[in-house]
Parts: sequence; C-alpha cells; structure tokens
Amino acid sequence: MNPASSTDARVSLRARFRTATREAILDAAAALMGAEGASQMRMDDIAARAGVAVGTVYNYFEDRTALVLALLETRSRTLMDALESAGEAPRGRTGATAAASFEAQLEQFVATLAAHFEANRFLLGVLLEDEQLRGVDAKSATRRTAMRREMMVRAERLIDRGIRAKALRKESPTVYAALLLGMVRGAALASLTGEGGLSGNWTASVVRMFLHGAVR
Amino acid sequence: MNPASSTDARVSLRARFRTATREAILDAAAALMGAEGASQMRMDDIAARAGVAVGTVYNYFEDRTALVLALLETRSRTLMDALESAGEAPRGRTGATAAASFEAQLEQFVATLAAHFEANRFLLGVLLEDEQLRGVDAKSATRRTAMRREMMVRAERLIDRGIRAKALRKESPTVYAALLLGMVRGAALASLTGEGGLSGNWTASVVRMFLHGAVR
Amino acid sequence: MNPASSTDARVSLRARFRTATREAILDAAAALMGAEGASQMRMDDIAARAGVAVGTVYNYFEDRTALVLALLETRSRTLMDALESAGEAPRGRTGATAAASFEAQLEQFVATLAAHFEANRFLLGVLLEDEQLRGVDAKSATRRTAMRREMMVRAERLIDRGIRAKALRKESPTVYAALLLGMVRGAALASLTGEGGLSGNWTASVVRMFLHGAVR
Amino acid sequence: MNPASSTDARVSLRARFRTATREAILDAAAALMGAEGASQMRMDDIAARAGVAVGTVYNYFEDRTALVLALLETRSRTLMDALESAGEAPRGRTGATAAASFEAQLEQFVATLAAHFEANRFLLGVLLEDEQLRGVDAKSATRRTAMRREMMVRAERLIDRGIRAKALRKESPTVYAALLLGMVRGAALASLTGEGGLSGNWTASVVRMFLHGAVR
DNA sequence: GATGAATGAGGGTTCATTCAT
DNA sequence: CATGAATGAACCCTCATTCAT
Repeated sequence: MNPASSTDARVSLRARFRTATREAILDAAAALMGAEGASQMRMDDIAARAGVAVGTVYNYFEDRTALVLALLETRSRTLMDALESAGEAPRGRTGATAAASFEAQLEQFVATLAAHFEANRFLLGVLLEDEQLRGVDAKSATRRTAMRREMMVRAERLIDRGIRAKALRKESPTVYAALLLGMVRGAALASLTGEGGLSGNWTASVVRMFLHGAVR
Repeated sequence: MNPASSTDARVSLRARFRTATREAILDAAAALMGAEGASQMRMDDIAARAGVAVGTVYNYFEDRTALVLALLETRSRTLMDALESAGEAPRGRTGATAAASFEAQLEQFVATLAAHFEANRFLLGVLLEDEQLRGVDAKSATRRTAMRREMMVRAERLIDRGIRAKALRKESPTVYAALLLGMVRGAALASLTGEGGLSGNWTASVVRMFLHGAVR
Repeated sequence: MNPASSTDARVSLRARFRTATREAILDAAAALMGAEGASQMRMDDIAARAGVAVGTVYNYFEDRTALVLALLETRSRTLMDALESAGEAPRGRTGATAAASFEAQLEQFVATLAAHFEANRFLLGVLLEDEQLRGVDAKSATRRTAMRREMMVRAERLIDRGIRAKALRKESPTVYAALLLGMVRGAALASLTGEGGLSGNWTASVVRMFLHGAVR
Repeated sequence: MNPASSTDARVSLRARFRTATREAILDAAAALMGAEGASQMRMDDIAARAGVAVGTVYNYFEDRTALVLALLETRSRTLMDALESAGEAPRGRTGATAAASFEAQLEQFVATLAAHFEANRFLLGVLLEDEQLRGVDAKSATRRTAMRREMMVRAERLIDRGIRAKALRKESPTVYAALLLGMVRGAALASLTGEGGLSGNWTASVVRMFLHGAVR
C-alpha cells in the first residue's frame, strides 16, 4: 500500500458515500412524488425522508427543478434501456414464426413497462402525464414531454417491426403506439388504484387486446 | 307591464349578470387549469383573466377548493350526461344486428369523449388523472377520483351490454373499460400535443382497435 | 291642511324614519361591540343585524370610525348627563348632615354607573378601557380617552364636594376618582362575567369600601 | 478540551442564540401589544421590531395565536409567581400584630402588581380586560380569562387570610378581590396615562383606601 | 461537506368602501 | 335613498433557497 493507493481508497470511499447520499435523496423524492405528486413534494420533506438536512439536498442538486429533472432522467433511463432490449432480441429460437416472435417481443415490452410502473409509481404520472398537470415548471415539463416522446419512439419502433413482419395490419405506427401506451397506462392505473379485476398481471390482457381486440 | 313584472325583469337581469360572471370565472379557471395545471393556477390570475377583482371571485366561490370543485362538477356533469345518452340509444334502425348496434353505440361513446376532451382540455387531466397529482388538496382529489370512477361505470355498462349481446368476448368489463379509456386518453393526448398521425379524428382508430385489434 | 303642512308632515315622517334607521344601526353596532369587541365588529354584520344593506350604513355614517365615534358619543352622553344630576342635587331634605348628603350623592353616582354598565355592556370596555386595546384607530381612541377624562371629572367634582363638606379626608380628588372608578369597573366586570358574589347589586359594596375600607 | 465539550459549547451557543431570538420576538410583540393592542399587532411589524424576517417568527411560533398565547403565558407566569410569594411570607418580625402582618402582605401584593404593570404595560390590558375585547380569537380570550381568574384567586387567598386573622371585616373575599384589583387597575391606568397626582407610587394610596376608606 | 435557522417573495383570503342600478 | 356586488389594499402564512457555523 503506497500513499497514493491509500488516497485513492479514501477518495473512492468518499465517492461511494456521495453516491449513496445522492441515491437516498432521489429515493426520497421518488417516494414523495409517487405519494402526493410532484407539486406537493416539499424540499424539507425530501430531506427529512432521506435523513439529511435541507442544505445537503442543495449540495447535490442545484435546485428543486434540477432534482426533479435528475429523478426523471435516472429513473426513466433504466426503463428506456429495458424497453430497448425488450423490443430487440428475438432471443434465438429460430423456428419461431415472425408473428410469434413479434408477439413475444410485444409481451416483453408491455411486461417491462408493467414492472417499472409497479416499482416506480411516480413514473406513471411523470411519463405518461399530459404536461398540463405537472405542478412543476416549464423546464421539467419539457423534459417530461421529451421522455414521453422517447417512449413513443420505442413503441413505434417495435410496432414498425411488427408491421414489416406482417404481424400487424399496416397503419400509422404513431397511432398504434399512442393506443398501446394508453392501454398500458389505463391498466397500470386501474391496477394501482386497486380497481376490480386488474390487480396483478394485466400484461396478457393488454397484449391480447392490442393484437386481437375485444370481439372474438 | 305591471310593477311586478318590472321587478322581475330587474331581478332576472341581475341574476343573468351573476350567472355570466360566475361562468366567466369558471371559464378563466378552466383555461388556466388547462394551460398550467390545477396546482399552478393562481387566484389572482383567474380573476384577471375573468376581468374581475380577486374579491369578486370570493363572492362566487367560498375558496380555492370550492372553485376547483365547482369546475370539476359542472364541466364533467355535461360529459357524464352525454355519455349516458351516447351509450343508450340503439337509434332506430331495427334491422341492425346486435353487433352492429353495439358498434354504433361504442363509436358514439368514444366520439363523445373525443369531443369533450377537444373542447375542455383540462378534463383530460382531471378525469383520467391518477390521484397522485392532486396538486390541490384532499377534497378535490377525492372528487376527481369519484368522477373517474363514474366514467368507468359508464364504460363498463356499455361494455356489459356488448358482452350480453355477444358482440364482445366474455371478459371482465372493468378490464375492458380500463383499456378502452386508456386508449381514448392516449389518443386524445397524442392528438392534442400534435403528435403525428393523430391530428383530427381518431375515434375510428380507437373503435377499430378495441373491436379487432391490430393484427388483421 | 294646506300643502305646506302636508309637506311638513311628510318631511317629518321621513325624518323620523331616518332617525329610526340611524338608531337601529347604532343599536346593532352597540350589540356587536358588546359581544365581540370593537375590533371584531364587521360592517356587514352591523348592517345585517340592523336589517339594512351595507351601503345604507354608509349613508348614515361617513365610515367605520365615524360610526364608532357616534356610538361612543350618543351612548356616553346620556351617562354623563345622568352622572351630572346624580352628583348635584342634595334633593331637599334640609335636616341631613353634610356627610349623609354626600353619601347619598355618592351612592346615586355609583348606582347610575352600575345601571348604565348593566344596560350597555360595551360602555364598560369603551369608557374604562385603557386605550391600548382599542382595536379601532387613533381617532376613536382619542375620543375614548376624552370620555374617560370626562367621567373622571365628574367623579372628581363629586369627591371635591365631599372633601369640602368634610365628609372625606383631604387628599387628591384625582387619586380618589381613579380608585373609585377602578372599583366600579372591577365590580361591574365581576358582575357581568358572573363571578361569585357580585351578581346583582354591588353599589353598596363599592360605596362602603370607598367610605370606610375593609378593616372595620 | 475534548471534542465533546467543543460540540457542547457550539450547541449551547446555538441554543442561547435561539433563546435570545425567541425573547426578542416576544419583546417586540409585547411592545406592540402594549402600544396598539393585540388585535392591531401585525406579524410583519413584530418581525421588523425584533430585527428578523417574518418567516423567522414562524420558526419560533406556530402562528399568530400561538405567539399571543406564549406571550401571555410567559409574562404572566412571572407575575403570578411573584404574587404567590408576595402574599405568603410574614417576613420575620415575630412581634408583629396579625393586622400589621396582613397589612405588610397586602402592601407587598399591591406593590408587586404595580411593578409588573409598570414594566409590562400590556399586562394591564391583558389581565384585567373583560373578555369582550379579545380582538384576537377565542383561544387567547379563554387564556386571558383564565389568567384573570388566577389573579383573582391570588387576591382572594390573601384577603381570606386577612379575614381569618381578623384584620378585615368578614365579607365575601371575591367581592373584596374584585374591588381591590379594580382599584389597582384604576391607579395603574391613571398613572400610566399620566393623569395628575398618580405619577409615581400609588401603592400606599390603594392600600390605605382598601383598609380604611376615604372618610377618616 | 453537513447542518438547519434565516430569509422574503408569493399566494390565499378578508373586509372596509364605492357605485351603478 | 336603499341595495349589494365589485373592488383591491392589507394581512397571515408557506416554502424554496441561502449561508454562517
């Protein structure tokens, strides 16, 4: 152990501590945002829940808006990445029909969304919210819209592949994406608010409705 | 014209003026709520937009909460009534199949929602919001939830008739209702935010997706 | 009846009506002031209690302050006059000692105060109040102080006569007056708030204490 | 000096500073209450006079009512304690008559009141006020009444002892207490408003009047 | 860096006063 | 004159942000 490595270790320790504190603050913010909405979330409450002083929150985030933005960014990044991989891999089984393969991808896509909404309740409000009820400010509203679009893009890409694989009727992927995400949101909301019949696993319902409708 | 009628006329004039002012305030509130969300809506701004002084707003509504509640109440009542009649009338054509009849009702139902969302943008946020974003206070959040449920009930009733008429596969009306309203919300949102392909009339898209899905 | 007299009659009727309205407003103000204090008394409440519209109150009194001033003026004037006559007349009986005569006058004086406080509760606050708790404004505070002084003067005059008649020990009439009025206030307050032992007639207690003290 | 003591010192410093600020706010409130009355006292003025921002006042007191209550509580507690001890100790001189001892206690009692009223002008209004002038709200009015009663009780106890010691004529202690406190108030008020003859020391006048009256 | 008290602009609400009917 | 809705200054309170320790 030379002095340098000792310094490194200390730095690294400090860095880990910083990261942990930052994460604690984000977690607290996410919880409060999920529980009462972005506009109701007070800086003091975030600090208290994270176990730090208000001033400390400002050591990690420029201001309230920056905190909200960072929250949106980090939490949605994971989701976006997951969606990316969900839509991509036909995962090997070469014998599968194009249609079957697409159906599997779709299910994976929806299931990913479901899992994330279940885990981060606030994403539901954040990402699918119409921007009018932001209760925040222009900047984070913009960011929110950007995320929504990004999600739309992921959905559109998936659907586009479905159309090209003849698994779906040919129509505007944007329209399909809007409807698909709308259904996901509706189901997630109903599930989270405990409304009848949607309690646990609604992925299958959404997929089936999206593919075949309610008639047959 | 006897004195009485003269008095009546005056009273009626004043009453009409009162109603007009009240409506102006509600309109102003609706516009601001649509533009920036309920929690961002300031009493001074409402007054200014309505062309009255702050005090006047308080002559018509007990307090901020009462104003929001009144807004939700009056604006959604119209929608609810419209949905009620939309779902009910088989509108004559006796030769129609049960399925065709149901399809017509469904289309009417969705078109009604579309029209109202187009006209009262803030309803979109209000009625389909999950309760986390109350941004106002407990009472109006409760009211909002109540309205959302009421809308669900309307949808469920319609779907239930569809199922009994064998026009729809037999499954939980609640699930179907959640998905249908989710789609409507997704489409309306996409349309209002001007995202590609959803500009004008998306009723048909929603109906088709709900009935037959995206596959064939 | 000539036209003139008819006009006079009408005018007089109108005048009587004006007076009645004015009196009703003053009564309402007195009641509210007695019940909740001057600062809590709202113009709307006065109007409501008087059975008129707010605007009408402003037809009779320049503003809130003028109303309070008028109230103090009219109600205290009666009291001052009564005190004047209470202190003056030895009322005939020539055989009476100077001391007995003074005692009678003192009793009359205190009894007069007692009666007025009983009838106009608000006078208690108004006239004996230390000006700090006025809850009104500079002008009416000044007026109040003036009235208190006027009352003091009445008491001092009475006491001065007592001293000159050798009925009282020779000492500063101002001091005696302050103590006498203090006792009256203390007794009236205890009586009005229903504290033990002071319920009805406390005039005798005050007179006795003032004349002979509590020792013998 | 170990780290702990250093920490303690810092804490104690902060604590002392907190106490000082709190006291400054109470002092400011007392001054304003004394000058213009409780109902006229504005939060902004209190803050300005205490040399802090409005928000700071709310860091120390829940709201306006809590501040008023705290003021009444702290300032009157001192007085009550002083009265308690004033009435109790015969202070040594064993040869004294019961009457002389009582007279000394009475003088002490009155002098204590005098001193406190001189120092805290607002107590005069607060403690002897009849409840009509609450000018604040129900809660603090209640508290005020409670304090007045407490003062009455102290006076009654003193007088009761005087009666039992045959130093006073046998009569209702409540009545005597009301008259005594009334006199004190009258004298204090006259003294504070600078009315003739009462400027400095009026304790003796009150005591003499209470014991022997104005006749001899 | 962490702390948490201090700050003060900003928002909701009241109420004396005005004025068109 | 009576009426009562409209007015807006003034007041209480909140909470994001700063900064001395």
